Amino acid sequence: MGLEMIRVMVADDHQLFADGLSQALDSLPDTRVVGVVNSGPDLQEALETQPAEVSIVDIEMPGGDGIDSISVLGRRSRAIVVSMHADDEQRKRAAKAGARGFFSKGVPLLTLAAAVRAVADGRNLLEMDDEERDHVLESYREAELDPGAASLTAREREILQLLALGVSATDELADRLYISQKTVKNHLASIFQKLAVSDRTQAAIEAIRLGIAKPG
Amino acid sequence: MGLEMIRVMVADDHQLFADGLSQALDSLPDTRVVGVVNSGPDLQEALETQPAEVSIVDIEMPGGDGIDSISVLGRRSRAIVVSMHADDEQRKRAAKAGARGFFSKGVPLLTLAAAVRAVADGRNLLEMDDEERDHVLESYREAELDPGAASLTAREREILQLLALGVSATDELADRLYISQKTVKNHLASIFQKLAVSDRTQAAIEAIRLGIAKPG
DNA sequence: TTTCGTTTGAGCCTGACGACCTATCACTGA
DNA sequence: TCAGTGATAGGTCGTCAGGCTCAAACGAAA
Repeated sequence: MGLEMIRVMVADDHQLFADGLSQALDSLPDTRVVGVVNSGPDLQEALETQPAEVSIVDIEMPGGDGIDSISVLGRRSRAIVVSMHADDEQRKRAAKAGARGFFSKGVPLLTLAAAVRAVADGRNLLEMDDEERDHVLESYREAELDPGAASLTAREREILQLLALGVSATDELADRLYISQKTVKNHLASIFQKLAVSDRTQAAIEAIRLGIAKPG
Repeated sequence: MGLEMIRVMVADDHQLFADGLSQALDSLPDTRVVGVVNSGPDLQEALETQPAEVSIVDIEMPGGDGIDSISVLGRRSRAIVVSMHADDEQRKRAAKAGARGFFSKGVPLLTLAAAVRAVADGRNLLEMDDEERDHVLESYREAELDPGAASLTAREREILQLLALGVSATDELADRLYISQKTVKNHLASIFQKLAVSDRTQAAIEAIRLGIAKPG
């Protein structure tokens, strides 16, 4: 099932924050946290064995400033710096050290996710003025979908959402949508083809995995 | 589909932290974040319209100390206080204000989840010494499963995991498990009964929802 | 030792599913 | 105005899924 994830490394000494962020990014269809470290030196070491397109680095970490560690990352991984107290001073230092993005921890998750996509795509958010950055982030707000999933029609998505909620029988789907069972089966056949699956069980799983629908 | 979740309210002014924690707790089978607020006064207001068994409150919030807001919660919700810089001073103040738990943000997510379960169950973690608290948290480490899901056998779980990975056809399941197709169908019938579902699509979704298996 | 739950296997039968094809109507963009 | 696409609906056909019942072998627990 094609779909190359953006691999993300998280460096933060607050375990709870790192765990939460990991879980959140993993739940998005196009990002995957491949490692969590608690200090700057650990970040470099982790990246040697586990490559990651983007690293999210807390500026406040014990054992050396987070900024120091990103300046030596080089081409291995592109850094987005997050900070508890975002001020212009820190922002400038982050930019100088080669970071591609800078955010306070007050930023919404989906904005950070957009930044991860933008940075993975080669954009440098720190070289933009506020207006341009907002515009770029807006354009990366929506997750890249599978080539197949992207071509799903509105009705097909609707059926997938019901499927992921457990409405699996043809007659129930027809009742919920006020259409005939024949039409439901036609839509399903189209979905199977687009998602490259062969039955409604696999379709439901794919829908959940791609973030089109949520279980329960 | 039975399974009463522990409803959790998150109060933290750092949006990224709150979003991440919400996503993480929601991904567990027995906890659900029903609301996120960014200040103490908002917490009380939110709890009036949306009840929650447990509230996770950051001690450092603008517009009044987080401690102040939990002292007026009363019976509405039990508070677990989290702090950036956990010291004994804060811990004592939290206990005095009626909090049931106190953690630094350096705590692992699964420990906090265990604390949420313990507190929801009526335990007061702040009235215990370190040894007792560790022991209690250990006992709440594993999520409570559905009465149905709990009675699943090892083989049934194995089939559910394959199902959630997209191995949905009877013959493929039989091949993977080196058993006959008849046996696969027998196991599936047993799973359907225990999970109170009627086909493998619903079973796969339930498995994902209950945390027995992960999609993709 | 005996009983119970787990795992394995089977037969039978009905209804549902999925593959393939055609067709109408509405809307949209060229 | 006309082609293309999406949503609707129908038909047929072969296979598979799910409900029901039964049973043997095994290990663990009582």
